[in-house]
This record gives sequence, structure tokens and C-alpha cells, in this order.
Amino acid sequence: MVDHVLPKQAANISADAADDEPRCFVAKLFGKRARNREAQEERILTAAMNCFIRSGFRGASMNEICSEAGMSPGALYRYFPSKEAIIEKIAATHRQQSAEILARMSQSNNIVDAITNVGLDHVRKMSMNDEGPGPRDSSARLFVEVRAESMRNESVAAICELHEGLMREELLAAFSAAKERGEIDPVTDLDLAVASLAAMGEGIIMRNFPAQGVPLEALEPVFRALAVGLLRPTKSLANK
Amino acid sequence: MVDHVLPKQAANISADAADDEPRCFVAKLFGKRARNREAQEERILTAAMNCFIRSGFRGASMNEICSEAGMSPGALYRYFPSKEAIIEKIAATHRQQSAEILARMSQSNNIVDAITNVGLDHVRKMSMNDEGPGPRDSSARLFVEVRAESMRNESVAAICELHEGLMREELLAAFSAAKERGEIDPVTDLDLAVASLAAMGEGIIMRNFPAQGVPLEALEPVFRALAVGLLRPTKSLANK
DNA sequence: GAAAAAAGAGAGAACGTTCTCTCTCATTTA
DNA sequence: TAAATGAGAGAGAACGTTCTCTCTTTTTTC
Repeated sequence: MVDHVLPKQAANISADAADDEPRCFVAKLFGKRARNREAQEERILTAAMNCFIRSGFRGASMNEICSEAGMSPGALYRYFPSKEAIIEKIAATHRQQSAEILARMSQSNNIVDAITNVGLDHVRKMSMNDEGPGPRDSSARLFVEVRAESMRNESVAAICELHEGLMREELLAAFSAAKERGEIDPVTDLDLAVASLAAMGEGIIMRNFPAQGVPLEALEPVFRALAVGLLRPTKSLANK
Repeated sequence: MVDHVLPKQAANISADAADDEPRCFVAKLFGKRARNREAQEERILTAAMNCFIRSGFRGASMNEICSEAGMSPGALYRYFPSKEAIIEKIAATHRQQSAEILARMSQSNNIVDAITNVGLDHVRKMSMNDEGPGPRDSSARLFVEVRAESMRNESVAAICELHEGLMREELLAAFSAAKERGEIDPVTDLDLAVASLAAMGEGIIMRNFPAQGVPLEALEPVFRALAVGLLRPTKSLANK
């Protein structure tokens, strides 16, 4: 009884190949093939993102994505099992980027600065694409799309809830710490403050002010005002 | 004796209406026919709205809408020339309802109350459907859908811009009046205040807090804080 | 190391389904 | 009876996905 079928491509560790890359120690996971696969997946995701921003999740067809990626359907489907899978991946990446920005809450000295800086960071990030700022293909559009999709697509909803739960925790921790430091009005309902701050911040982000000619600096006092209004910080922080 | 084949046009409203109008004066425009047409259009729009909330503009098919309306495609297309026309009509109605709420800004005595009341009205309206409050089929979902659609559909974008222009005007007028009455900090940038207040308000509305267990009254101080933070009103108004 | 075999990657036609919308014809209304 | 109304089949296009086939790269065998 030998597994004559299974162990097919045992790792060839020693010398062979001799292509462009210095060939490797651990064969399979980090080989040329694996790297190529990652690059292709990235190519598809970038193309899909552009299409989704342009036409929406439902509006963009697989053919559109294939064209944008310069790839045939047969090739594309080798990397993703379905359109749904691409949507989920893109939604997850997008929401995770937001969560990462939120995770920088603790870098500021006080709670008002923290909210202001994170808010501005968020708007900045969302109004840019990889090449630079731009109105047409900003990530804020994708945000609205993800929100809409999460309202009727259960797996996208779960993805959103996951990351947004993290964000709420992050905010709540920062608020609690500030409260204990005596920075904010002790009667403030922190849970409500977290929820409404997040909601209002999303509203600002979705509007994509930088793409409409409102410079980022102009939003600084807006976030500050929002923080001050919601948390009623002690005088020293409330100075504009 | 049963008409075994046709429960067909029983749903026609003139069947139970039992004929009230003296038919002759201004026959065509206000006659039974015209009223029936309006009723049918309404029936279609209601059905379409439910479908769009459930499945999104693109996700809902015309067959789905026909089923929901209890109507054949042939019948439905007698009242609307295309799916696009239905989408536009629903988007327009939805945005107009928002504009109507905003038009009540001048009913409050001071600017902070005005913002608070209008904000609460808006959330209340958006978290309800015609039959009552409900999380599943709330109009807030439709709002997100309209926003997403307006980003890639030019005519929906124009519809949104029309009503939102009115809303901004309404807000700006209220802010200006308050500024002249000396209610708010004279250095406040009113245009920016209008835009950011609208954006943040939308954020709150989209989250549909009442549907998630946050009572409407809890949002009252949130809107108040937002108004106070943004406009820095004179002391007498800023009291919580 | 060369030859043989297997696996991977991709192109593009084609599949079955679903889409929006139209056409025909029957029924109801005035 | 003429006009309005509606049901429902279905046309034609577009959809997401799969299939078949070719070409290249990697692994195994001798």
C-alpha cells in the first residue's frame, strides 16, 4: 500500500532552473510560480476595483473586469472562483484599511487631537488612489458601494461588521482613557459618542470633500468642532 | 357558475370604487381612467421601492417588481417606459422628501433647535416606512442605494444635485439669519458649516440608529452637540 | 543531462440562465 | 364598438461561468 499518486512534486531543493531569480531554499511557497500567482491576483483586484468604482459591484460585468485586467475569463477564473469572491476580497481590504487608520488613535496626546488627526487621515486616504488624489476614482466611491452591498449581502455585511467592531473598540478605548484622564465630561455616554462619531465621520468621508475643492486643512476645524461638541472636553482642550 | 379562467383584472380599483364621479365635466384628466392610472403608477412605485430596498437598483429585476406589484410586464411597461425611469422617479421622490424636511428649518426659534429638530425629524422619517418603523425595509437603505447610484448614473446625480442644492440653500439661509441675529460666532465659515453639517447628518441618517435600538431621544443631544460644535453659538444657546 | 510526463497558465468559444423590454391577442370599460 | 388595459410568451442581448484546447514551465524518470 503505497501512495503512488499523492507525492507528486517533491521540492527540488538543489540546483536547477537558472533563470532570473536566485533560486530558493524553500521551494514551493515562495517560488516563481507562487510569486506570479500573487501578482496576478493583485492585477485582478486592481482591475476589479477600478471597474467597481466606475460601474458598481452589480453594474460591472466580469467581461469588463477581464478587459481592464487584460486577461481572459478562463485565466481570471483560475484565480478567483466567482465574482462574489472578488467583491468580498475588495470589501474586506477596503474596510481593513479604515480599521488600520483608526488604530492610530492612541498616537495623539489628547482625545480631541486624536479624533481630528484620525479623521483627517481617513479623509486623505479615502480621497486618493494609488497614483495620487483624484475625484473620479477615489476610494470614497467604493466606500458607498460597500455600504450599499453590505445591506443585502450577508457575507459582505459580516466583513464590515468585523472591521467596524474593531474600530468601535478602538474608539471606545481611546474615549475611556480620555475620560479617566479627566479630559472629557464624565457624564458623556461613551457608547453613543462612539457610534455617532463613527457615523458622522463616515458622512464626511463619503462626501469626499477634497475631490470637490474643499482643502483638507479646511476640514481640520470641522473635526475639532465635532470632537468638542460630542465629548465636551475640559476647557484646556476645547480651545480652538 | 364560476369564471374559472379569469381572476384577471379584479384588482382594478374601479371594481370596488362603485363609481362616484359624475363623469362628464372635465372628462379626461380627472376621470376614473386618470385616477386609475395614478393608482397603478403608485402601485408600481411602491412595489419597486420594496424590491430596491431588498435587492438594490441593479439587483432587483423587472420580473421581481412585476411579481411584487401583482402585474405582468406588459402591464407594467404601459406605465413606465423603462426600469431606469422607475429608478429616477423613486430617487427623486426620496430626495424630495428630504428637501421637504429641511424646508422646516425656519420653524424653530433658534438655530440650534432648528438643526436638532430637523435632524431628528429626518432620522425619524428615514427609519420608518408607510406602515410604521422597521429595520428591514427602512428608507435609510434606499438612501444609501440612491447615493451609490448617483455616483455613476448621471440623471440620478442630477436629481440628487437638484434637491440637495435646495437643501443647502435652506441651511445657508437659516445660518445667515442666525448669524445676523447674533446667535452664532461671526467668524464661522457658513458654506463649510452647511456642507459638513449636511454630510454628518447624512452619516447619522444612513446608520439608521432607531432600527438598531438607539431611541430617537438619545440622538437629540447628538444633534445638539453637532450644532453647537459647528456653529459655536453664543452662550445662551449653547446650554445643553 | 535528456526525454517524458505532469501541472500550470491562459485564450476564447460556448453554455445555460437571466435580463430588459416588446409583441400579440384577449378582456374590460365607456 | 372603439379605446384602454392587461396577461403572458418570448425576442434578443448580456450575464456569470465553464469547457476545451494550446502553450509553457516544472518535475520525474532513465
